Amino acid sequence: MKKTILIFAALIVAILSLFQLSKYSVLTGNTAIETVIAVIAIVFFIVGVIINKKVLHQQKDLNREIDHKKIADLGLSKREYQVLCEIASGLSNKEIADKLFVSESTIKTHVSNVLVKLDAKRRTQAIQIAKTLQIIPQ
Amino acid sequence: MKKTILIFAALIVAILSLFQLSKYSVLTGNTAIETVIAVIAIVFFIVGVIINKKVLHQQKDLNREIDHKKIADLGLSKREYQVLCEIASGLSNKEIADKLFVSESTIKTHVSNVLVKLDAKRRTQAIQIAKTLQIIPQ
DNA sequence: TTAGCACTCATACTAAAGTATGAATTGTAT
DNA sequence: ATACAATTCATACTTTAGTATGAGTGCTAA
Repeated sequence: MKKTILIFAALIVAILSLFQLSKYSVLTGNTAIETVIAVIAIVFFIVGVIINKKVLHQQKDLNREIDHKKIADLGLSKREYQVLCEIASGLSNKEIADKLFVSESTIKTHVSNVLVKLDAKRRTQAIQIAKTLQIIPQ
Repeated sequence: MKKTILIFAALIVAILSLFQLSKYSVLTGNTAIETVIAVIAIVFFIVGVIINKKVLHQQKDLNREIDHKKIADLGLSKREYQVLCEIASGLSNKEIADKLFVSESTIKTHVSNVLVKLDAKRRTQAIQIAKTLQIIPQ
């Protein structure tokens, strides 16, 4: 929030300077008015694009951001959440075990716990529920 | 595509008119240069926002649209695609069978075919691949 | 320090998923 | 008309997933 205010302040100062500069340049006859207008136009075009991108990006992030609070509320441990993510990427229990350097039986324990905590009957349902709860990337 | 070209053409004409108008206004002393610059700035700012929004919106649509051509390319039949979608929603073979009013063995056949056509080893991997190929909703 | 939690692993089991094969039916395009 | 693809179903099988239970280890907060 402070960052936003600072950026806007800097922007306003820059624009005012540009105005003064353009006025001076034109009055002293150093620069053609077309050039000044072109520069102003380009600058404001770019500013428009950037601001718009920032706003849309924030909205996008909100839609895609992982809800860490919900992960905690569900009581998912760090390891269980890791396993959930690997399930969602399509790995088998054995593959997850090899990736995390533990035994398959350990993964089975984690998977069972994840299913209980997400109230899912199957790993595919767990994926669906986790996406709905926005605790894994879409 | 034709629409885009028309819009851009109109935009260029409008901008050129604005330039001429501003030049004329300033030369005849009817308008202060600050006003002209302000108008130019506002117009280009708005144009920047609009163009940016359009581009991002198209990208968004592309990300969410289902690629029906790819479904056909993969050789997925209508029924196989239906089954794939139900898998992605987290249903078991039995549940899919009940939903589509066929036997579980029929669903197993479809699932096997889907796995071969998507080059997946498991249904969870099929979900992941289908999402990557954008043939099922995210 | 000890109670509790997270993590690990094993065994033994049941349930579900997936493969392979063969076959019947139906609509459709040549 | 017939060849073809899609859909359906069954049986028999292997593999993977998931459950239940018990237990050992290490870390941490009361």
